Amino acid sequence: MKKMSISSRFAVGVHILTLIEFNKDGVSSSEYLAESVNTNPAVIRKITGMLKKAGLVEVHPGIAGARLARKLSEITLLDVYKAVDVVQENELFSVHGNPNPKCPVGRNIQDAIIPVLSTAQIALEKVLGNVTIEDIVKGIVEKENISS
Amino acid sequence: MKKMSISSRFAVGVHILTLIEFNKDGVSSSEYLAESVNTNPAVIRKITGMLKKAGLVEVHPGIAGARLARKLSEITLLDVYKAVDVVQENELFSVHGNPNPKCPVGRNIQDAIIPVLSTAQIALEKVLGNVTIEDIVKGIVEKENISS
DNA sequence: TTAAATGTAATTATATTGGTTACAAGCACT
DNA sequence: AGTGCTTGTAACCAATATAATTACATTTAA
Repeated sequence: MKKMSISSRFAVGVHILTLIEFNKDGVSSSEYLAESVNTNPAVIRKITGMLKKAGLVEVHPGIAGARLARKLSEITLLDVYKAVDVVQENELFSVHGNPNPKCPVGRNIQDAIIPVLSTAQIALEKVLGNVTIEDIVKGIVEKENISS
Repeated sequence: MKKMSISSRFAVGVHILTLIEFNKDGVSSSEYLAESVNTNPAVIRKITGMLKKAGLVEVHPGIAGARLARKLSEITLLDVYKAVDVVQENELFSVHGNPNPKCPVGRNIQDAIIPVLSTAQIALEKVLGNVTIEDIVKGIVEKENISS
């Protein structure tokens, strides 16, 4: 059985932003980006639209190319994570909805575990918040240099 | 659009273990547990089977009732999380599979982000590892006392 | 006005979740 | 042994999400 995982929209979002930076002297159209991600331009446009709504990129209808709306060092992976909306606020974990209120465990289990789950989710998000697109770009440059 | 979230199997697993403890002087059959969780006994049996395989509970075919296989304080939420298999090892996040190797970003993006995602996942799991079923039981007892 | 790009909706294939039914196999008790 | 209850599983279903794809309206530059 294959298991749940957080949508690759997130990884694609990071890919898009990173590539825009790499190609900052060129034009990053949805077709161009799609070729690197290896998907359909419409998928790119949908994700780019989310990044735009979050204020991470600038895109304009009719005008080819997306550009970063902030400095590299001011876009964290958490920004991307939230922008592409892979997880609903405070709902990384889902809790069964209708436990039996006649049972002491049933009527309190939600209140007992939700704070823990929330703490775990925050810990995860904190890690993402400490990494920027700049870090990712640097990582890629490094790897390129090593293998050349 | 509704978003992804980690299967409630996890929360149900915690519920089951907690209830077994609450009902330690009684018989925790799948039917009994199902009533508190408010689901089907077969669902309980499936999850209980996973908890059993992970060495967290004792259950025997033909014999009614499940019992904890360890002390309360020695079962962490991380144990449950892993037992019920909601997330594949190191794959809480999914990364798009076929970026273009002709592009510097495409051929390195996976290596660049996977360590970050892994760190984030570990941070999440660490929080779960620091909370035991005993803590959950205490939490419920507290809430019950307050509201009585 | 024309060509090209973005924005967006509709559709599809695939997969997972959670629930449900059904039944084989195991154990206790008479 | 035979009955009754329980666990262990498999098969199936409905609902939902993802990602890809197609199509087209809107917008811009030239």
